[in-house]
Amino acid sequence: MQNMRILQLHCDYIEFTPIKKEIKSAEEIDPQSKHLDEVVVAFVAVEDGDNSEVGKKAMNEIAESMKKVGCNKLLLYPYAHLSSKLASPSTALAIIKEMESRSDGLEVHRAPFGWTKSYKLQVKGHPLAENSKTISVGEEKESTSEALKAESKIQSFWHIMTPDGNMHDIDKFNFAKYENLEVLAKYEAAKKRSVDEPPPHVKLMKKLAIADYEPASDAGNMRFFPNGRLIKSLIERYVTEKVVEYGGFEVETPIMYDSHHPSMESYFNRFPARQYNVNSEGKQLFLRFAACFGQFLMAKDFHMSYKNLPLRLYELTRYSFRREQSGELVGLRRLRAFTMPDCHAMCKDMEQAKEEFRKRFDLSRQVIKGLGLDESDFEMAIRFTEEFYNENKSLIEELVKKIGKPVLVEMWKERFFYFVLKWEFNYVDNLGKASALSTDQIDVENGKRYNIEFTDEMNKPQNPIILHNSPSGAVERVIYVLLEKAAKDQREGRKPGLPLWLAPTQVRVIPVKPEFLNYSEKLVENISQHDVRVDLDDRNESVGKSIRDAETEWIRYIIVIGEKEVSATKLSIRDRKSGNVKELTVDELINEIKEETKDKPFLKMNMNRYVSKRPQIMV
RNA sequence: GCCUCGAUAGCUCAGCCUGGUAGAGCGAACGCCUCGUAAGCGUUAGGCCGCGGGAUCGAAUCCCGCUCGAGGCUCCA
Repeated sequence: MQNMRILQLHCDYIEFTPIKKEIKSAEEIDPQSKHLDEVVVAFVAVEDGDNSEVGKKAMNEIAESMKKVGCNKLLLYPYAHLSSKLASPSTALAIIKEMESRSDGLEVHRAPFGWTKSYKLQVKGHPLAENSKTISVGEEKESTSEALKAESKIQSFWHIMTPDGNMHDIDKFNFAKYENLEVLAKYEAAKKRSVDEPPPHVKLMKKLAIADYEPASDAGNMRFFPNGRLIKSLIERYVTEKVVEYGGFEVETPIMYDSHHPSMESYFNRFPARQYNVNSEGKQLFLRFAACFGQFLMAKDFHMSYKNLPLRLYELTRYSFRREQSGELVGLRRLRAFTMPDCHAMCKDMEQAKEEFRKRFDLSRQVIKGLGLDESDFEMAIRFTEEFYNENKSLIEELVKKIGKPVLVEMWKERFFYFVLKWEFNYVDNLGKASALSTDQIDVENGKRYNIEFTDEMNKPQNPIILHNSPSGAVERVIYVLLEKAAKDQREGRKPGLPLWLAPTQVRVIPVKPEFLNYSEKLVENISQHDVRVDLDDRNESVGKSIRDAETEWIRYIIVIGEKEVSATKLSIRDRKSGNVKELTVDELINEIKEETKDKPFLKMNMNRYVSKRPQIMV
């Protein structure tokens, strides 16, 4: 983004004298001193990329503020030092001259361009006397949706609900056995936090060559190395398989939408997210911040009967974009571009919606469990309107009972969002930060807004109730949770690791000497035939060194091949989980791995099988 | 967006306070060693000390500005 920079000073007087030409292309002038009284001095730096549009805007803003201070005399003073990415002198001079000519009823003077000048000025003491501006065109001031502005006005009531269905005051609830829930409750309700160190997963994501920041992109847009891409792919496949099993139909929709499309405009103002804007051929497009629009627009064009419902549409959005505030982005926890599995179910009425809602609750619990988290790893929050609660107490109590521990409740006096009920599973990390994983909502508004219709039993058109579910939450956030969990293990003296089905390398073979390479290669080939990710440390390093490297990569099984193994059927296998070396045949090892990774997707190794052929990504 | 802190070799960092030849470990290349469950040894290459200004005989070091990053705040439908 280019920005003209202006420092504006309201002065009693200024006096300047051109001394010598600073650049070859300096203006030819008579180096006379000049004195002006009661003047606004605007030091101007024209940046690379600025154009006359910017100049025009700058003059408007200067004139505006001069009106406020009641001054009519302006001195444009070319001042390169305000910027480090200056426009070329000829462009800058042209733009400044243009500004000079656009007098707008002001008395405009200009200091010579390209000269070293000495100057003396006296700035007035009032508050508006000094100000600086950065002028740019193209991007208007931050455009935020109405929803974002209105959000702070919602009135919420916070409680804890125990599995017996009773509501408790947060202040009076005994959190002794529910430390993480307390963190969540304080986090959400009291907004109290105390953290001053980086979350441990940031180091781990780099060390394990999973992901890293990409400075050439925008903040919050990560790059994923082969290991990270593999882990993401596996999680994506797993979640997609589970949703398809449940009855979801996978679709794909565009990642950008026209902000002025009629059905978009109103939704836009109901969804409090900051978005990326893209201007193209006069259209104002924005990047999707959820899969909702795509699926709703699609469903609108379906011809549906009540017999077709519930209809479940599913999309794995790579990516959804939310332009979160820069200070809010952290490692893989909160990103501006993220992969979100998003499943909507159109339901014919509230009865069907509630039934479907239960199914998806179970689906989400199953998915979270499959990803390697158990119920003690997350805290549930459930949110609803007072009216919905009064009419559907049993549904809400049923969900809480299933979780089997107290949950955080937020109740709204009136419906503000498009949904009447929402729950989410929150992970509380090492630093006491809570972030949402799975979630589901009952939406009573968008069926109508998007004009999605089905024909009911009476042959009347109706708008469906729509459920919004992400069974896992953002894929990147799942990785964040797995790494934070591993960091916790490490901190508490256990060996950190990833679930075996997600490990980039599951088995590493280390020959004691190069003479065993041949045998090792055959072994690797054999194991790999059975869909196990196995690699070979063919570097000519000491065994100790190779083992150490494998350990720091969190590789679960290490097989050392030497004299003994070449002539025996059993292998010496170091199992990271127990830390012991055990003797197994190849088949026994493969069976053990198959057993632990059953029902999980498999992908082939995403790096060269030979360790010596790999670039070093992170130390 | 606001506040605080930071930016030195591919990576992690020291040096900065008190200005005077740019440092270490890891990694890489090359050689030696041929090794049994967490680091074998040596040599070499590798730097606009983020960018722009300033004061100074002299700046990685002091001052100002900028950019980018991290954390906190706000925010998280």
